[in-house]
Amino acid sequence: MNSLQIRLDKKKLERAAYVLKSVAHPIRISIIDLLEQRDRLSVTELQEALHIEQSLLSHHLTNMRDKGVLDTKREGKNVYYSLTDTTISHIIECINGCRKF
Amino acid sequence: MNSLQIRLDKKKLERAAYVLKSVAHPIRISIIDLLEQRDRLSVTELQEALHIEQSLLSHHLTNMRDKGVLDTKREGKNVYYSLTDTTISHIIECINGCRKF
DNA sequence: AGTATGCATGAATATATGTTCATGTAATCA
DNA sequence: TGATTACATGAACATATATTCATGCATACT
Repeated sequence: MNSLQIRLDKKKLERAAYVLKSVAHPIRISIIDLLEQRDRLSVTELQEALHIEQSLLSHHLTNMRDKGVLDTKREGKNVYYSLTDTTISHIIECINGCRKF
Repeated sequence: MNSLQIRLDKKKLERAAYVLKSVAHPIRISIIDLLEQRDRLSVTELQEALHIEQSLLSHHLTNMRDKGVLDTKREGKNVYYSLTDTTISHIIECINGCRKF
C-alpha cells in the first residue's frame, strides 16, 4: 500500500486553476471557438460574431491575454487577438467531443 | 469569405463553462489528481491527503458531484467518490503535460 | 488641427464562489 | 440505547468575478 499524495506542486496547481478559470465562461469559450476557425481576429470581428458590448468583450480579452491564453498585436487601428498555444483548443475539443456535454 | 460564427450552441456553451468551473480550483484539481491514482477514495482518505477541513472538502465534493464530475457511493460509514468519466482527467493531463504551465 | 474609428481602462455595482462555524444525520459499535 | 465515526448541510461571512457606464487614448482620415 503505497502512500497517496498530490502529484502537482502548489504553483502548478494554482497556475492550472488560473488558466482554467479563464476558460470557464461561456463568452470566453466562444472566443476560443472563433479563434479556432480563424487564426486571428480583430476586436470588431469578434464583437460582430458575439453580439456583446465592446467594453465587456474588451475586458474578457484583456483577462485572457493577462492569463497567457491570448496573444495580441496592433495593426493600425485594429488589434488582433490569437490563441497563444493549442492546449486551450484541446480542452475545448475535449469537452466538445464528449457526448456528456 | 465564409461567415464567422460560434459553432457551439448556447446550452453546450453553458454546460461546458459549468463543468470547467468545477475544475478550475486548486483543491478540486488536487481531488481529480488523487482520483486518477486510486479509482475511488473515501472522504477521510481525501482529507488526509489534502490536509483541509472536513467541511470544506465536503462542500467541494458535493459541488463536483452536482456538476456531474464525480460519482458517489456509500458503503457503511464511508462515502466513496470516483471520477464519472475520463474527460476531466484528459483536461488535467492536457494542462499538466503542457510545458507552459 | 479637428474628427471619427477601434479599442482599453477604471470605478461602481451586481452576482457568484469560497470558507468557516455550528449543527445535523446515518451507520456502526459498545 | 448511548456514544463514536464519517460525512453533509445551511447560514454567515469573505472574496472573487462579471457587467455596465463613462471616459480615455491611439491611429487614421479630412
